[in-house]
Amino acid sequence: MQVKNYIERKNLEKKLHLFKNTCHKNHLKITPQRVTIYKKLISSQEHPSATDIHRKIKNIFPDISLNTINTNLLAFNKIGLINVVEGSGDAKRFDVNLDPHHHFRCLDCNKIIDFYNKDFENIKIAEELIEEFTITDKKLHLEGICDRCKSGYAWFGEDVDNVNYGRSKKRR
Amino acid sequence: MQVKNYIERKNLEKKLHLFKNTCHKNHLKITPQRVTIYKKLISSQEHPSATDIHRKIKNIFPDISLNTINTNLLAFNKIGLINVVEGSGDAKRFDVNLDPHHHFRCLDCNKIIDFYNKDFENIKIAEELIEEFTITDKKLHLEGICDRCKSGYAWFGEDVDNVNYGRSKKRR
DNA sequence: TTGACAAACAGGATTCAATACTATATAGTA
DNA sequence: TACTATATAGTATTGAATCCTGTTTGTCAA
Ligand SMILES: [Mn+2]
Ligand SMILES: [Mn+2]
Ligand SMILES: [Zn+2]
Ligand SMILES: [Zn+2]
Repeated sequence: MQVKNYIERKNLEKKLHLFKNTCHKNHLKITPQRVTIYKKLISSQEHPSATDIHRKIKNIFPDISLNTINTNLLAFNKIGLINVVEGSGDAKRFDVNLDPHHHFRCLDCNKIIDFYNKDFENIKIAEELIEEFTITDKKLHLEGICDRCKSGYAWFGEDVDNVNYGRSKKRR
Repeated sequence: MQVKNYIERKNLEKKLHLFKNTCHKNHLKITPQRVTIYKKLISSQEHPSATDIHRKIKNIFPDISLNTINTNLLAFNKIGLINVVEGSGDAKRFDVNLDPHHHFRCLDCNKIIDFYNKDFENIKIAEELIEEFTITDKKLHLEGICDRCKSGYAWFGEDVDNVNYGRSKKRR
């Protein structure tokens, strides 16, 4: 347990180091807000929207504006620190996981979950498609109901901190 | 050519028949607006947004409201006549093609193009995923640059009728 | 064919995400 | 420490989507 925590701490440090380096290279200043936004991205598995992050981060910076979140997320995306993932007409969702991977989206709670699939790399894409288009990304996309929603164990009940009080679909 | 037109006309009639049948079963009245919206969906390969359809259909019903389009698209979706596809934080995109298929999205013009891949059906999804989640949909998603954008042959120049004049990303 | 009624329509209001704009604050550095 | 380019907060604007309401229209039964 001690060892695991040590490894995770080292891992976080490594990511933060890379983050600061990349910001520096791209003339982005290291501000407390910026670092906090990135940390929130790292610590979340849920592919949060800008609003999700805004809500979370208000505990730390009560006056931070949604605009700052949006601006920074777009900046991070531009310099390759994060990706935008398909949300389904909802708000944009952001992905700090840069390893090649795929997504499962729960139709009920709208959570997006990473998974990996080695076999997929070998899948044949028709020649005509490859000739016609320049393909820069190739992903598997699953939809359905996640274990939590399946078991009737609702999205609330834990970490109230992450709850979306808005009109839009519930999200964890 | 005569024969081809005949077949296409027959095909359209068949789809419209199914459409009216399904509406009827679901207590949706057959109105000229409703039929026209569905026809526009059938005749478009581009996975249009509600606004796209609204713009097109104004030629026929100058006073039709965007609300009518949205309400009807959601109604069609509810009774299984169309699907909603992932837009990427943009407006929802609608898909009248009910056959199992996959999508390529152009990062430049935002066009979504259907393609088919038989090999994909056999792809192995990890046991643990299947146990954890109820998977209702499994799709391939490609991104990149379409032939038209690749060749520098811009999205405009043809069918001005379909052009998006809005602030959001250009679309064909 | 007509009349009654439930459903659909147009149009306006509201909500929310996203972007634009700007005055003030601050990180980086000389 | 002081200078300057960038970031931030806060406000305004745009657009998608939903809600609401009064009027119109398709459907079905008489
Ligand atoms: Mn991911
Ligand atoms: Mn499609
Ligand atoms: Zn779920
Ligand atoms: Zn294109």
